[in-house]
Amino acid sequence: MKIYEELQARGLIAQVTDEKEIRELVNAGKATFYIGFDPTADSLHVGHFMALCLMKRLQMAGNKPIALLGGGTGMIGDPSGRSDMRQMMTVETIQHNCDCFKKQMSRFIEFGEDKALMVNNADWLMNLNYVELLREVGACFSVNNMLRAECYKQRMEKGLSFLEFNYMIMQSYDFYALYQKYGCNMQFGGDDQWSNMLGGTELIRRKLNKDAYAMTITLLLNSEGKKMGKTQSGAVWLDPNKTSPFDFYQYWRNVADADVLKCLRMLTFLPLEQVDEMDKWEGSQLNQAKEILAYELTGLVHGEEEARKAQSGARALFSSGNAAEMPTVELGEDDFKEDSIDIITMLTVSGLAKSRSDGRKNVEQGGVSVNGEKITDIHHTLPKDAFAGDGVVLKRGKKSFKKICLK
RNA sequence: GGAUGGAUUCCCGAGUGGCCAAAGGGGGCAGACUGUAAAUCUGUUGGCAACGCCUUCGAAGGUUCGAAUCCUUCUCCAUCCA
Repeated sequence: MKIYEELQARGLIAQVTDEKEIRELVNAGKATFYIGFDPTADSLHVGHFMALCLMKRLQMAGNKPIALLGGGTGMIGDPSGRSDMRQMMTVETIQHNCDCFKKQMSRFIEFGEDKALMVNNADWLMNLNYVELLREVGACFSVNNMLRAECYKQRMEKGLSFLEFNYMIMQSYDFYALYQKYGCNMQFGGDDQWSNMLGGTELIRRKLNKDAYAMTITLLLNSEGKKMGKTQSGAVWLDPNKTSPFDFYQYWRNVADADVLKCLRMLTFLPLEQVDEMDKWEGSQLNQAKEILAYELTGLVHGEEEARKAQSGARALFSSGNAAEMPTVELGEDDFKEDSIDIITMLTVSGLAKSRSDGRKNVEQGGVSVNGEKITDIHHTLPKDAFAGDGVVLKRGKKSFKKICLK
């Protein structure tokens, strides 16, 4: 199966400008393509991960990827797919985020002369001259058309600043610049980028009279139509310091039945035949598929070793409620009063409860246990020596565990 | 620049002087049922040394015994006119 057909079979392709051309270019390994990453946070998330995987897949098929850091576009902020205005980021934050992105990306993609390129659009966007740009590029855009773009439509009611309105032009300029500089003839991105990407192909056609192509990746939505890779407390990050490998594993272990197969297809590198086989599984058997999904993804992002740890930890935890491998919290001297510690303090110090009130409620509602024993008394205390040796397993709810040890 | 409407807790959205830590819904969390799923039902959802106290209704001042509510100034947003 050729690469384009594989992407199609995995359900990764959302929209394309010219299917025939793109298929030929990509399958022949003749495409030089770019994907842009705006430095909106100090870590990549699952959406970025999909893009990076796509890069890798296409690279393996002989195409040349360019990863574009949005040091310049980050100054503006993409309004696409947002119902409210973005907060402007400071130059320092953008720089810092770019550095973080760079580091993380290098772990997935091999960069180098003939392999893959990493560029930063601040290099050309920051030096643009306003009047010059308006004459050269602005003249190629019809405001009437832009306003018809889906990404702006939703914002017509809530409000859209001129700053954000210009985002499309900046992104289009990127494509135009990369086309001239590196012969980049294709752009990929999330499906919410579609109108911005079309802006680029249009600009290249008008200015250079050349054809360039665009393709979007399907947004990973769950069966309820919400973006995946998000939790209550924010995104599922690829940075192990922001989302621990264990939590990362658990996130995927817990996806809904309806979403497992889609995730396996779109996110993992498992052969399609193997995924199709799993498609026949039903009911509780799907739990196996979820384990595979979680293991594979954790392996890709954090390495085999971490994936193994997370899996054995989770398995032991959910069967016996005890395990060697699980997120651990160390208690310091200050946490103890007269050589003992109360249950509420344990909950807050371990991060399982966000406040003492919160912890108290959890205990009162019967959601807290220590070493498998349910605690219902909010004044319950544990002596210091209870933590000696392997420590104590503190559990809140069904899925949140922390091992608590002494420092 | 002018006119009008608006900003309430995680989100939407009631509240127009004390009965307001603030209705209702969504979401979250916990419990029951399960398969670490979904659906459903129940409880809960600002903080704390907790029948009380403290902080919160865009920001800063003011009136009042008492302000989310009234007044002043400011910031931001939407709509219409330029």
